[in-house]
Amino acid sequence: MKATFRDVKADILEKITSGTWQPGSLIPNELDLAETYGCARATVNRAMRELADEGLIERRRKAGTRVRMAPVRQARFDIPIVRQEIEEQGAAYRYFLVSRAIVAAPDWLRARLTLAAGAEVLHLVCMHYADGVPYQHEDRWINLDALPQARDADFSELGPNEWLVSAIPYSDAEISFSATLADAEMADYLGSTEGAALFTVERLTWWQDKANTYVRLSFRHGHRMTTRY
Amino acid sequence: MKATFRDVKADILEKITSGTWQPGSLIPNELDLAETYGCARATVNRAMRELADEGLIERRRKAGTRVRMAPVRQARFDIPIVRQEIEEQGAAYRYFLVSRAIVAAPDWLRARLTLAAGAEVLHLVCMHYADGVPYQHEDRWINLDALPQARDADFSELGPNEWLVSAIPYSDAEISFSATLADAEMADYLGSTEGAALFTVERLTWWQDKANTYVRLSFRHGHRMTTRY
DNA sequence: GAGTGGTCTAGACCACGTT
DNA sequence: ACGTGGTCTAGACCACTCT
Repeated sequence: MKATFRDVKADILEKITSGTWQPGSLIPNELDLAETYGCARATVNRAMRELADEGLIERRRKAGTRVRMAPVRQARFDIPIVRQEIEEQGAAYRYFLVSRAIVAAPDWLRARLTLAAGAEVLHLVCMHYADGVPYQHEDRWINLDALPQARDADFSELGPNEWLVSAIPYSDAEISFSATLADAEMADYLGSTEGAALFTVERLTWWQDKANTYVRLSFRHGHRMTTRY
Repeated sequence: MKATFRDVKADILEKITSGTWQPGSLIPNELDLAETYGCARATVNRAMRELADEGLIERRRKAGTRVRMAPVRQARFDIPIVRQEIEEQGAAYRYFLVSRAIVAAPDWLRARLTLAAGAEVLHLVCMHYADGVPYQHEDRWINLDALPQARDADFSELGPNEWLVSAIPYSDAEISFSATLADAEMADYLGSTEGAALFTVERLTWWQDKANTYVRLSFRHGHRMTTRY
């Protein structure tokens, strides 16, 4: 008989999805619900807090809790390491380092990473294969001021993604998705044709307020990123 | 002196990001941490639970809590209604219904929505503009079996997205992102050139285990979807 | 001022999984 | 068997914000 927070959450969710509680309407307060469900207020609170985190309801002190008018639905994506992504599909992973060079950061990169004039960066180009088929092209720039130890890593065996995860496991990041056209060189890398539409991910990461790497990942033609919410 | 769950969470996070607690290492148990921080066990529990939800630590009964080896980082995206997305950018939103037709569902759609042979669907093609510039092309199919009331809606003023939100505000969805090439027709709609790379979103939604709509959204050339995590 | 959610506490019991 | 996290309780005080 005693309701758990999952029971309460499921019941409230059902009342919302079924339309019993319409968008915009006021939900009974925590104390009333606790009595209704025969549980403690903290139990109702947890259920409601999770629903609020998921964007289904809106809570304000004194004003109470309402079903959101326009539900702010959110989707969550795992940001995988490419090796794991490939191996989870049951395919064999292969990595290849195309080029490695230490250069002065070009202007566009200095602007993105907030680097001083003349700052040196490590520029890496790599390929990732699934069962021998091109899967992802990686164009990475590492800030050597923030990560001097990258100067001594050769990246011929271990990909920069995995190296970075061990060097700085937890960082802030900005990620963006877009569509780009394959130029002749990219088409060659990805076993595609020039002018193919490629799904592209760009990521910029910081650690302790210092930008350390910018990467542009181009997936083979036809790649999809999918999730449920 | 008394620590809140935010204090505890921030301190644990700092120990992880700074490397004091290395990936894979065991974190003290809740009771010990509660004593350390001078708070109740429930307070520590909430802090740790949130960190686990965010993918930074891994918790197992009896085995204890560890810093994740390969942090499963997740990014969250808001799934906006196009009108809001445009208006939040400070641009004027305009909607235009290109076509509306009730047809027998083509095979590929029947497979996706699990429809019976000969099932009727409402096919809508719409455009969304920001400050008069093409922003998004919408190709939508509505299951008339699941949503018979769509038969009587004309969609000339109100976009199907907003209509659906009012008809079935809360549903399950599968969303996927990819890159596609603009054909001549799409290029014309989006004021782009044939062969441009378009960022494309497909979404399939269910309500009470019944698929009700499939939509394919093509954004103007150069569109990006960005988030931080 | 008063009603609501936000959080904390001290204790308890349970579920799980390692040993 | 036993140690860990998972959850619930009853009560308390606080913070916000609406009236």
